[in-house]
Amino acid sequence: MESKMSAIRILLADDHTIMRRGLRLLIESQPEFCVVAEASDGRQAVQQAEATMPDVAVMDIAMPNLSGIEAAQRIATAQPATAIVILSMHSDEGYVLRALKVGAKGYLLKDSAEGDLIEAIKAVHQGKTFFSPEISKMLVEDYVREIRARGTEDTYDLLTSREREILQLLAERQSNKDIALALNISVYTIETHRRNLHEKLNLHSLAELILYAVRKGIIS
Amino acid sequence: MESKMSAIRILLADDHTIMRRGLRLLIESQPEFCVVAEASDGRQAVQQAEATMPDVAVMDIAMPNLSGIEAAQRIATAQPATAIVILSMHSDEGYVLRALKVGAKGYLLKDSAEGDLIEAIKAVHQGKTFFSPEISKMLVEDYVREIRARGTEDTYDLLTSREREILQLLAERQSNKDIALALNISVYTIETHRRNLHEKLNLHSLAELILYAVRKGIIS
DNA sequence: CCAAAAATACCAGCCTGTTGGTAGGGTGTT
DNA sequence: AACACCCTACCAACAGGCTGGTATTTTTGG
Repeated sequence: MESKMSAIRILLADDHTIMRRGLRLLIESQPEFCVVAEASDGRQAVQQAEATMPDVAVMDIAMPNLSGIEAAQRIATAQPATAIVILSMHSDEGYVLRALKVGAKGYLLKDSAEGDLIEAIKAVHQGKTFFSPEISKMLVEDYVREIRARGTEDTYDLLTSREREILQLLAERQSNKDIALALNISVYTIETHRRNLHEKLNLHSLAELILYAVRKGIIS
Repeated sequence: MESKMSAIRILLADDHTIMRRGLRLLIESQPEFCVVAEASDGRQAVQQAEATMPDVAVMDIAMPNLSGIEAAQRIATAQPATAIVILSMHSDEGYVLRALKVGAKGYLLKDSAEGDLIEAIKAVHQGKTFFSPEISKMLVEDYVREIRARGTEDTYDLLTSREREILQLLAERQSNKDIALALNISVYTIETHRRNLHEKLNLHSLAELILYAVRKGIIS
């Protein structure tokens, strides 16, 4: 019998022959990987994907005839079983976003460590996602940015750090119970803090607190 | 000379002794890892972190005395060189968000594959981030959702003029009773309209409605 | 060390919003 | 006539926030 499970079948799409060569060598340095098709533009990529039904498609984002993104979209739609890894020189939000929206499971920068490509292929083949550290960082930062507190003036200065913390959680629409659990303190204590917030800010409902938080840039 | 670079020094914090044991075994199965300290609550974790200056701190989110999050915050502030991996049973957005905000570099669910912890420790030690697949998925979805929400907005068109009127009054912080009086209709009718707003906009609280109104420019 | 501030905790009662139903009357379309 | 949609109206049950108290422990600063 076979000593290993069947190899991961890979489609490689990049308009630069040299790049493709390099990638192929890199990929096939792993015994469990097998490049079953190559394409030098988007349209070919879609055709090859149909013909060979690869497990993973590794594609450049910038290709003639049909862009990598569009090709990715068609492949993702027609063959959901094929996981797509985008290889790109760009770390712009726009590119990443579009790639994710069309269903790419991984996004790698071309200057990644070579090990990352190996990792990425394995990851997406297991249904996970994989991103270059820079991309990952960007995703996280974007996520956090929305909610991060900054503004410090007038009444806000009156608040203790605990109160600010609770204000933020309230603004994130967490209930007293949620907050109590998260901070590992009693619901009653949250009530007290809330009352102090009401008093210090001269606001007397959750709605007002949330609007205050919006104005302060604590949320959205 | 040494055949390997010096080991990664790890602090382990979890209130359950058994869990700690298991984690320690798991971690020390890797020769390049070395657990240099253990803590069974948040305060101890902070102390141990100060005393041992570990490269990586692996900590549970729910601990007595000082929550894992709070402990993480203090450690991240006092020792930026220590990368923090949060271990948690919860995949709630709120928890993840808070962990990221206080500076955690990784977030793992307790039911992760054991390999993930190894990977996570290596990743954060290299300055990368690492998340359980579920968490990663959530971050990505959240990211895509946020951006898409800006591009395509049409839900507002679904509302009838009466519903818009009521939405506005709600956004002005008028109560059901106020509105009923102002429009000379029953409180029950307001309740119905409100429910329809909830359904059509897929929002389910006054707070959400008000935030929606802010985004739409209906108020402030 | 002492006083003030902050954080914690509890209870009871009231008010409001939320959600599950249900339903009649008006209007406009097919 | 049948249908869809909107506006209106009602009830009951439940969840949660808001406010009035009170009180202990921990932290902070002079």
